[in-house]
Amino acid sequence: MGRSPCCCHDAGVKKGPWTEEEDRALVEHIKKQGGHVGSWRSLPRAAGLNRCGKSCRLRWTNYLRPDIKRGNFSDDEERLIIRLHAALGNKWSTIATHLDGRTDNEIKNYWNTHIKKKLLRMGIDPATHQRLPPDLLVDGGALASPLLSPPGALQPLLSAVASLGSLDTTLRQFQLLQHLLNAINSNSDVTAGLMANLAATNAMANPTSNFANFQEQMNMLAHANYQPDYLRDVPSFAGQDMAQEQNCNTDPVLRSSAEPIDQCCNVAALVPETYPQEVPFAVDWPVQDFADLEPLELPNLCSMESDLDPFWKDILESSFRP
DNA sequence: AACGCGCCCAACCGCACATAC
DNA sequence: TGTATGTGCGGTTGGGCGCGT
Repeated sequence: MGRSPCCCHDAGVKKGPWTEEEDRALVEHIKKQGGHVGSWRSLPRAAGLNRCGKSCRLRWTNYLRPDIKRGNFSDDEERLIIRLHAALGNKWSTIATHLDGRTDNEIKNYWNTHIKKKLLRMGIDPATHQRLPPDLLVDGGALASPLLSPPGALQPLLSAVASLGSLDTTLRQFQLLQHLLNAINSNSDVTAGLMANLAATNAMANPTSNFANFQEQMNMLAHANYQPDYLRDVPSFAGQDMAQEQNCNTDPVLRSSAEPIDQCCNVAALVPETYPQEVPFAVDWPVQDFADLEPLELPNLCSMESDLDPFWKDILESSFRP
C-alpha cells in the first residue's frame, strides 16, 4: 500500500502561517457544512482556499476548532499527562482524548518544551520514567543534559556509591557517602538531577530514622534505576507491561471499543492522589551498631528543592519515600 | 540600539492504517 | 484481492519572540 501523492506538493499551493482571511474562510465553510467537513481534499477548492487539504485539517483540528482550550496547562493537567505518558508512551492523540480541549500537538509541544526538561532535572528519564542511572547522569550521554553532568571529580565517587551493594563493610559505605557529599558541598554547580539521586541519603540525617530505613535508602542508591513513586501503579509502556499494551493494541474488541485505553491500561485509575508505597529491596545489609561512628554533617538537600512548585516538590519527595 | 542566542509552538513532512472501489 | 484515495499520527522544522550582552 503505497503512499498517495499529496496535494501539498502541487506547485502554487500556499504553505506557511495562516492569515486571518484564510482562517475566516475555513471556519465559515465548515459552519456552512454544519460542522461536517466531508472530504478534506476537496475542502480547499470548495472554501476558496489555495491550501492543501491536509493543511486545512491541521489548522482546524489544532487551532480553529471551537472547543479548543487555550492557555497554560494546570498542575492537574500536567500530572495527568505525565501519568498517561508513563502508561502509553508517545501516543499523543490518545493522551489528548483524556484532556478536554487540548490537542495532541499542543500536548506534544508542552511535553517536549516543559515536562521533559523538568523530569530530566529531577534525574528521571522522560522516555522510560525510570530513574537515570549514575553513569548516564555523569558521562554526558544523550540523556544527560548539561545540568545533569556533575564535575568530573565526582564521577568515580558516584560509581563507587552506585556499587555500594557489593561492598563488605558498612564503614566504607559511610566513608564513601561522606566523600561524595563533601564533594557536592564544594561544587556549587552540582545539579538538581544529581540532587535527586542523592536526596535519599538525606534521610540518614534524620535522628528518627532507624537502621531499616537507612538500609532502604542505601538500597535506593545502589539501585538508582528504580521507578519513581508517582508511577508505582502506572502500567509502564516500557517495562514488563509492554505485553499488556501490545495485547491492548492488537485486541480487536478493545481497539474498537469507545474507551480502549481506559479498559486496557485503566487510565482512569492514574488520577488518584495516593499510591502504594511498597518497594522491593534486594540487598541484605549486615546489621551493625553505628554508635561508634563519627556523626556525619550532611547537607540539607531538601532545602535545595525549595524553588520547586508544590506539584513537582510532591513528585520529587514521593520518589524517595521508602 | 543592535546583535546573537535560545526557546516556543504552529505548521509541515512522511509513514501507516482505514476505507472505497 | 489489489490498488487508489483519504485520514490519522508522531517526528521534525523554522519563524517569531524575548532576553541578555
